[in-house]
Parts: sequence; C-alpha cells; structure tokens
Amino acid sequence: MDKSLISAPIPTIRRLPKYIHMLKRLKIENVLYVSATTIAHELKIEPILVRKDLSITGIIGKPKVGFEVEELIASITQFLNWNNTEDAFIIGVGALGEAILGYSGFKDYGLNIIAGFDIDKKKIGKKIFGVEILPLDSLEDLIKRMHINIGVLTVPASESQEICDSMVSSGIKAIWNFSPIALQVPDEVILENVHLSQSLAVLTHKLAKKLKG
Amino acid sequence: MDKSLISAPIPTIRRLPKYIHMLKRLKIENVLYVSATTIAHELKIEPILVRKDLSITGIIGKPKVGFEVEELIASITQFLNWNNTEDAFIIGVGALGEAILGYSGFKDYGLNIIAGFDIDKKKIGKKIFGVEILPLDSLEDLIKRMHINIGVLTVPASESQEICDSMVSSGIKAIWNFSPIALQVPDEVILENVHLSQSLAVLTHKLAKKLKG
DNA sequence: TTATAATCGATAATTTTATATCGATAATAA
DNA sequence: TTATTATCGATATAAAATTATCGATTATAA
Ligand SMILES: NC(=O)c1ccc[n+]([C@@H]2O[C@H](COP(=O)([O-])OP(=O)(O)OC[C@H]3O[C@@H](n4cnc5c(N)ncnc54)[C@H](O)[C@@H]3O)[C@@H](O)[C@H]2O)c1
Ligand SMILES: NC(=O)c1ccc[n+]([C@@H]2O[C@H](COP(=O)([O-])OP(=O)(O)OC[C@H]3O[C@@H](n4cnc5c(N)ncnc54)[C@H](O)[C@@H]3O)[C@@H](O)[C@H]2O)c1
Repeated sequence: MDKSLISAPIPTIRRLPKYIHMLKRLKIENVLYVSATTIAHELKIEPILVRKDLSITGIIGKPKVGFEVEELIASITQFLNWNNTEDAFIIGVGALGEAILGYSGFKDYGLNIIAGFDIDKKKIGKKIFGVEILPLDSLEDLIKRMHINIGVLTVPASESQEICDSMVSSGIKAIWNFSPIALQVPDEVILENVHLSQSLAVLTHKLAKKLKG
Repeated sequence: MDKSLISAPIPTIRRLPKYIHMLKRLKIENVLYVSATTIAHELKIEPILVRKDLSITGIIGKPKVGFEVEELIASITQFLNWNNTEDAFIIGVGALGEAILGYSGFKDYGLNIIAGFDIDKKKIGKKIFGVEILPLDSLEDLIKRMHINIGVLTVPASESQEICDSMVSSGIKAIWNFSPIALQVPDEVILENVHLSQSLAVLTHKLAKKLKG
C-alpha cells in the first residue's frame, strides 16, 4: 500500500513537516523513542492531535514508550512522498529565486531544482549554486522534453500569470507560486501559494491587539 | 472604535491580504465597486465566505452593487493595522534575509525593516538596499533603546533559538521566524513562523496522489 | 510475579469554520 | 411607477477540525 495515496486534512499535512524537523533533531541526539506527549509539549499542540496526525501516516506506536524515531521519520516522509524527489524548474532568478535556488534544504522536502529561467541577459548562461540559468524562451520546450512536473514561480507579480499560462500549456502539473497574485489555473493543475503577506497579517493583527488592547 | 482590536478567526485573517491584492489591482483599473460574488469567483472561494470575511472588518456593502473598492481597502488595512507600519529589525542577512530586506512590498503590509544584524564581518557596516547592517553585539541594546517590537529571524536554524532568546530578553514583542525550528518563546511573545516546508508538503502530497492515483 | 504508571488508539463530544437559506435593499429596465 | 434582478447580511445548518474520554497495552518498579 502506497502511503502517499491516502488523503488527509490539509491542517494535518501542514503539521507533518514540523514533526519531521523535531524528529530529525532527536535522531541526531540519538533519541530512539518519542511519545506524542513529548512532541506535543515542544510544538505547543495537544497530544491527541499529534497522535491523530501521526496515525494517518500509518505508524503504530507502543504504549508507554511512544514511537520509534527513525520509523516515524520514514513513515511521514513516505506519506508526503518526500522519499521520491521531484525535479523542478524555477522561473525568475532574482533575490528570492536565488535564495530558494541556493537553499539545500528543499532536497529533504522532495524538491530538486535543476534549472533556473530568466529574461535578464546578465544571468542567462551563468551557473548559480551549480544550477544553470537558461533563457525563458527555452522553458516550454524543456518542460515538455524533460517531463518536469513542478514549476517554482518567483517572477515579478506583473509577469506571473503569463509565465503560469506558459507552464500550464507545456504540461506542468504543479506550481509553487511566490508572487502576490491569485493565479488562474485549470482545475487539474495543483497551485500552492506562498503569500508572506498572509503570515504577516496574522502577526501584525495580533501585535496590534497586544499593544492597544 | 479601533478595528484592529476586533478578533477574527485565523483563516479569515489569512485571507484578508488576498482580498487586498485583488482590490489594489481593481483600484489601478479604476474599478469603483466590486461584489463579493466577483471577488469569490477570482479567488476561488464561496461568495458567502467573502462576505463573512469582509464584514468582520466593519465594511458595509450596497445591495446590487457590492463594496466600494477604496473603502474596502481602507477597511481591511485598518483591521490588520497596516496603516501603522511598525519598524523592525532583521537578523541574519544571508540569501533569504537579503531578499526580504530588498523587498519593498512589506511596507504595504505594515512592516518597515530599518536595520539588519549579522556576525559576518564582510557584511557589517555595509548598506544593503539602503539599510545598514550592524554587528549582532548591538542587537539587544538597540531593541531596547529604539523600542523595536518586531524581529525578523533569518539566521541558520542552529543559531535561531539563541538569537530568539536574546531578542525576547530585550523586550521584543513579536518574532517573524523563517528558520525550520520550533522556537520556544514565552506566552506573551507573538511567534509567527514561515515554514516553507509546510507549503511544500501540501504540494508534494497532492502531486503524489495525482501522479499515482 | 503483580501492581503501577504512561501511553496508545478507538470512539464520542465539542468547537471552529464553512456553507446554505432567505428576507431586505437598491439599481435597472419595463 | 412598478417589476425584476443582483447582492447584502442575519440566521440557520452542515462540515471539518480539534479535544475529551476511556479501555487496552506494555515497560518499570515493588
Ligand atoms: N523578495 C522577497 O522577500 C519577496 C517576498 C514576497 C514575495 N515576493 C515575490 O516574489 C517575486 C520575486 O521577488 P524578488 O524580490 O526576487 O524580485 P526580483 O526583481 O529580485 O527578481 C525577479 C526576477 O525575475 C526575472 N524576470 C522578470 N520578468 C521575467 C520573465 N517574464 N520571465 C522570467 N524571469 C523574469 C528578473 O530578471 C529577476 O531576475 C515577486 O513576485 C515578489 O512579489 C518576494
Ligand atoms: N534560502 C531559502 O530559500 C530558505 C528557505 C527556507 C528556510 N530558510 C531558512 O532561513 C534561514 C536563512 O537561510 P539563508 O538561505 O538565508 O542562509 P544563509 O546562510 O545565506 O544566511 C544566514 C545568514 O545569517 C548570518 N548568521 C549566522 N549566524 C548568525 C548569528 N548568530 N547572528 C546573526 N547572523 C548570523 C550569516 O552570516 C548569514 O549572513 C535558515 O534558517 C534557513 O533554514 C531559507
């Protein structure tokens, strides 16, 4: 049975990486077992929620001791399909694009960026963190020929819908969008947005209440 | 009555910036009125949910026409307290920190980064995008003296708890954390995490289901 | 060996969030 | 002027997510 085929609530999926972060640290510290209670305490969530989240990945715990750390990492990783890294393109190698390109951590999250695309002639042809920057013209052809499923979109907001359309027409399956725009994509294309403004909204609203209230 | 003092569900707060993005575009296009139906259609959410979200900011719509675009922008902005930008420090001016520092968009989201801090001597003393980079040693003193409320944390994960503790002891009120770590802060300190792995988890999980299922 | 304590995991209850219904309102057209 | 239509916003319902309860299990200590 392939774990990554099971459905889960989005909130659960979003918490799973938090568990992985903690578990990997525990592994480094040579901790063999960890209980839902311990995880919950560190991550400030309820133990019962931790157990529910973990159980969806198929792991079975041991009463009195908890879960085996390595087994749990493997279970979550399989569930997220992070054991199979997907090759991806990034479009727009500016400040943010370059930071993402240079971040080695994403390989642990199932993402392997193998090429960047830009319109800036000063960037095209160069290698950034070992990844070649290619002209935008070649994007469509390469998505098709290399069967790329994921596009990371870090172009200016004004350009993103156009690039998005171009990727979609080339058969891209999922777009990880960083531009502050509500991209229009067909139902079958997975769109995941990183809108930092959303996170900041929560922060500023809470802070305003704290300072004034 | 100060709008930013009203409580709202977190999901609502997280959607508000999406409305602002769309509304600002409409304003540029000289659109005067917009209905919840129109917003809902573009953002792929239910009209009733849009109305509920907007109503929490105190706006009152007009039957048959909808909401006045400018008034609605003002209403949401006030609710999020984005009309009062907060001065902030950023700690760790690496690839990501520099991208954030250079991003002019955050001023529209109530955040004004006025100084960066790092331990890298090559960076200290320089100005990046007009913002001075100062030595980490001066962080605590400056938070206190300048009454800084927000710290943006973009140091390596191994360093972040220590810097976090240092900011907390200097009286910081809110931390916007980008490192993949569950920071421990006292209850009264607002902690907002940007864990890109969470977003990626949703994407990879959906993609795996799509490709295999 | 037996009692104790911690934890798991199934089921139930509660809370939160999203959606549906419908009368009231205001613009538009007959 | 009056009918029609789109939309708002209050109230009600449904769905989703979280939290509580409790018997079963197993390591640890008496
Ligand atoms: N920098 C941040 O912290 C930050 C934060 C939130 C959102 N964003 C969003 O991320 C995106 C990128 O931001 P940035 O700060 O890196 O901007 P940037 O200007 O530094 O980089 C944009 C890059 O895209 C390239 N580009 C422009 N048009 C292109 C096209 N049609 N095809 C391919 N490449 C093209 C440019 O040459 C440049 O290299 C923007 O949409 C921005 O709103 C950035
Ligand atoms: N780059 C990305 O796309 C990305 C994505 C997700 C998360 N992150 C996280 O963001 C953080 C920064 O990532 P990055 O790619 O910019 O790393 P980076 O190595 O480019 O930058 C880190 C910066 O922090 C400085 N620094 C180190 N120790 C410090 C200390 N004690 N005090 C002050 N400054 C210190 C370094 O000199 C450097 O300038 C990391 O925690 C990383 O895991 C980055």
